[in-house]
Amino acid sequence: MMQEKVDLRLSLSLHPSQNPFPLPSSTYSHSPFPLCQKPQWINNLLHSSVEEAQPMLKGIDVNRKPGAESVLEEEEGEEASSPGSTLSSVSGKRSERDPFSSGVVVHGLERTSSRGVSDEEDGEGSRKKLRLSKEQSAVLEECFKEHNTLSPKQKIALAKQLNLRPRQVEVWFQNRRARTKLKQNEVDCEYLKRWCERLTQENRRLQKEAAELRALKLLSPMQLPVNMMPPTTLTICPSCQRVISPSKSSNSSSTTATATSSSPPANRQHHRLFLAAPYSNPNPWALAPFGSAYLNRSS
DNA sequence: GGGGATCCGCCTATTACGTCA
DNA sequence: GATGACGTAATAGGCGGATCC
Repeated sequence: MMQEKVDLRLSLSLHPSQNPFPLPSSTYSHSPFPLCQKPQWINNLLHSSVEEAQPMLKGIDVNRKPGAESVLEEEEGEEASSPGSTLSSVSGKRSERDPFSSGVVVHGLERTSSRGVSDEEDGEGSRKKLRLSKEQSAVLEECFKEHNTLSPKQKIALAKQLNLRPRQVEVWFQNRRARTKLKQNEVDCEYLKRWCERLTQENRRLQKEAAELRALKLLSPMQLPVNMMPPTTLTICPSCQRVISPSKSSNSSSTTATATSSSPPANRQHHRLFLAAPYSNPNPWALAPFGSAYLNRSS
């Protein structure tokens, strides 16, 4: 296994108000970590310009050779370049318009690889991959808690602070969002599974109840006990999961609902409310929280 | 105002690398 | 030392919105 794994805090949850199957933890939302308290320096970073960003992690393993700062400066210029600049004017795919991300040589300009090691050292076309230090990962996580997207200024400031390239910060956030979404999908999947199980159980129960009612129907109405007269229409109360009779439960307080003769008055009141606003949307999908948690990109 | 070109950021799928058992 | 599994940095391609002309 890996050494000490950084806790990515990927625990996710569904909307508590709509979730009939409460799951542990509730940390994911548009801001994935709304409950976490952010340190002051995160605020400083997130609200700072490039100039204001303070180098706070001087001892960080930067996976870079000395002198990489010059590359960073160059990148900052690139990131801040106007749309009309030479580089940004290159149209087409990202690989064409942002050739530096892959360390290739375009237009006579050469970039270093992501580790800050030149391509000459790495060999032609190789794709070396850096391993972010724990400190770098922690800082990125803290920023991700605050915003799961970064403005260009924030990205540059963060890159400068971590001694990374802005593109690396951008990629980290993209991958982090992807991991979060993947985790959310797993949670949603589990939710659907449980809901399906519940519906299956409910279906069985209703079929059994219908069979019982059909058996009762075979008897003459005169033979039925008063509290077992078949209702004109059957409705299932979503709260108590019983069959109720609208005509009886809503008209007379002295007449009890077919299947709730033992219900306390409070329940009858509940049934009246329910009948006034029937369970118009039995489709669980309409109530499920799927997608909304991560589809909003402008958190 | 409409439409094409371009830029930009993001998403998704995939690749490739580093680490560990 | 070789190998497979796993995590993840990085790449590639596509899409939609914003802006410009």
